[in-house]
This record gives sequence, C-alpha cells and structure tokens, in this order.
Amino acid sequence: MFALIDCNNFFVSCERSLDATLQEKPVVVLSNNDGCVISRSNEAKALGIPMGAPAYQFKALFHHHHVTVLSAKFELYNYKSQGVIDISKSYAPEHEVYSIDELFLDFHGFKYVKLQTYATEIRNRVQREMDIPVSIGIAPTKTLCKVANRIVKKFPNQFPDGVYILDSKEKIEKALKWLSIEDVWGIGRRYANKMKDAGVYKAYDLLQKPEIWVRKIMGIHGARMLNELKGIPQLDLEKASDKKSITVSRSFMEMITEKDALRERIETFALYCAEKLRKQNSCCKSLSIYIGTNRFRKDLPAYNGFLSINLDNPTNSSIVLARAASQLFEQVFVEGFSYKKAGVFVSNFVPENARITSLFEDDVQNKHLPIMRAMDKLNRKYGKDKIRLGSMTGENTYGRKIMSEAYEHFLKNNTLPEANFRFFS
DNA sequence: TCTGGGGTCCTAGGACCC
DNA sequence: TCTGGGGTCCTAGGACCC
Repeated sequence: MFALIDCNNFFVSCERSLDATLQEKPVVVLSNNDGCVISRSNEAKALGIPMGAPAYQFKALFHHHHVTVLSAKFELYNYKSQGVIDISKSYAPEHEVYSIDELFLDFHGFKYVKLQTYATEIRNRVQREMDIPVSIGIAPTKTLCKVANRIVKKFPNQFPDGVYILDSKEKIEKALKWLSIEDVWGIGRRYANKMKDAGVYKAYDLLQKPEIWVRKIMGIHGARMLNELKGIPQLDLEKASDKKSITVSRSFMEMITEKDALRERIETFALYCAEKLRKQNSCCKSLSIYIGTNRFRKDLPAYNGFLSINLDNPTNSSIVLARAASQLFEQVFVEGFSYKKAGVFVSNFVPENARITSLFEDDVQNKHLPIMRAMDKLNRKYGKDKIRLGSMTGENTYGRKIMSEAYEHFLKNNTLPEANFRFFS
C-alpha cells in the first residue's frame, strides 16, 4: 500500500498558523502581484471563488463577505512544507515529495500495522507540531491514493480522522463510480473532453473501455492509468532528483517600456537561474529568454519574443549567463511595446564535474566558480542579493508583501513566534 | 487599472548515421 | 514503372501536474 499525505488548503493553513484569528473564516492567498487566487479556505470555496480567479474580478465579493485577502509568502510555505515532510517521512522507509503540499509514503509490507491508527497518528502529529491539517489517502496504487484523498476532503464529517483507506475491490469500485472522469489524476481538460465525447463520465466508465481505445487517445499514460485504477501499481515512488530545467519568470506590477529597465530584469533572472544551477551542482548548455506584452490587453499592440542559444561551454557562472541573456535580449527586444512579463529558462544540464568543453572557445567556468561560490555563501549568510552583479539594481519591480509582525519574526529567525502556535488535543 | 510561476513526460517528425 | 533496411538523436509541441 501507498499513502498520500496532502495538506488541506495549504497556503491558507500556513497563514492561519501565523494568525489564529483566521480560523473558520473565509481566507484567500494571492499569487505574485496579488494577481490570482492560488489558495482558498473551505469558507472561501463555499463562496464560489474558483481556483486561479483574477483577484480584481472578485474584489466586491471579497469585500462583501469579509474575505481576508493575503499576499503569498513562499518562504513561510517552504518552511512549513519541510516540517510536514520531515515528520511524515519518519513513518515509512521510503517517501516521495510530490509537491510543496503533498508527499507519498511507502507502506509496503506493513502487515502488522493497523494503517488507520498509524495514519491517524501521522496526521495528529503534523497538526500538533506544524499546525497544518492534512488528509491521508491510502490505497494499493498512487492513483488510487489520490482518489482516497479526494474522498476524505469531500466528506470531512465521515472521516473525522482525515484518513481513508481503499483496501477492497468493493470500496474501489464504489469510489470509481463516484469519481468524475475529469478528477482522475492525469486527466486534464483536453482528455476530459475527449472522454465525455466517448461517453466516459466517471472513472468507472473508463475501466469498461478496451485498453487499446484508451491507449489510442492518451498514449502510454492511458494504459498505465487503467491499471492504476484497477489497483495494479504502475507508478513507483520516485527518488528526489536534480531538476532538468529551471525557469525564473515574473509579471511586472507596472508595464515596462524602457529598454535598460527590462534588460536589468532579464539579467537578474539569469542570475537567479545561475544560483539555482549552482545549488544542484549543474551547468546548463542552453539558455532562453522570453519577453512579452500583456496578453489580456487586446487594446494594446502585442508582442512576444522568445530566443534560445546553445552555449559554447556548459556553465553556471552568473556572469556568463547574464551576458548571454543580455545578448539574446538585444536581439529580441523591440522598441515601442509595453512589456508585462519576462523570463529566463535554462536547460540541457550536465553535472558540474562532468563538463565537456569546446576545443576552440575559452572556458571561464573554473575561473568563475570560486567567486560564485563565495557570492552564494555570503548571500546565504547575510541575505538574498546582498552580493550581486553590478548590472542588478536589487530593486523588485514586481510583487509587494503585506508584512505582519509574525511574518517578519519568521523571516528573521526562521522560527515562528511562540504565540502563534495553537495546540489541539 | 487590475489576470502566477514552475515543473515533468511523451510523441511525431526531421536530420543524420551506416 | 521500378529506388533498402535499420538505427539514433534532437526538437517542437502537446498533454499533464502542483
């Protein structure tokens, strides 16, 4: 059996751990620039606020129902996430961190353990020590864990422990007859539409279709999904691995028209990419940049520029990557547009110690690396961007944060103030 | 006025090899 | 008229996830 530990309304729950008065009230957390709703409390969901909703469209509703609206605080969410992971993973020999708010545990061979009790204990400890409510779904396959988890969240009154186990053919069949096809893990909007066209409305309906048909529509994913839903495991826990690509991109609060201002953003994003590369000891062989106008403003002239380059030598030097990004920018920038978004993307990684270098091009990687490492070290010690390249202004032209005393305390000490912990019996 | 950011895997087709 | 057989690698695009 596998277990899926999934934090309930994760970002909102993190906020509640900072501010206990938010309990049982409608709360939403907004994305960068306070643009979209990215987390909702159950009370907010009940008001009909959809995931991803543009905040400005719901302003009146927020006001009318006294919804607490918060800017995202990712440092906090990462800290909380790590806490949940550390506690949960101590209960199983193997685990897989699936996302910031979910992890799978391997309960394989837990013959003499009463899973219900065991999982309840995990949930209670996470609640007690991290102040984060979680739901736990247990089943013979990862896909069915997702189903079990959804059932827990959908019927909280029937599962007061926050745990549901799909451990018999009957339970599984009943669950799949209940589950809409679009809610199956791996079925997105496109596939859901195709499924409905073919008369498949519930997960159970899919099992009635011949495998060859599913395979034709969904490829290999479909074949795996079919078995996973039947309870035959196709997906194993995956070990944490290095990233294969890294993106740093932002929308801006205000549109940028000035060339040098936009170039500065691009170079800064390249530096962040380089930093992330060094963190996992990788070098990249290619780099791309993107700049674009506001895609929602049909009244303004639109332009999207995207350009990639294969580097002469694999690198994670901030200097080299910023320079390359700047050169691409020079080619892709067009005067006269109002830019709303930009990004830098690196890919084609090789390990830092297994680089193959060009015969003809100068390789500065080894010259730069000690400087870069020193920079990283200082920034870790004294704070982000304390040491930066001369091309960076260090100003953010995006984002704003609603600071609270509790959050400032957290940022400074990386622990939460005592008063914000609440204890549940 | 105001609409996020970051990933993964698979597949088909083209270019190339012998 | 008729033009082999078998591979690999790379890329772009499409699907999905949170």
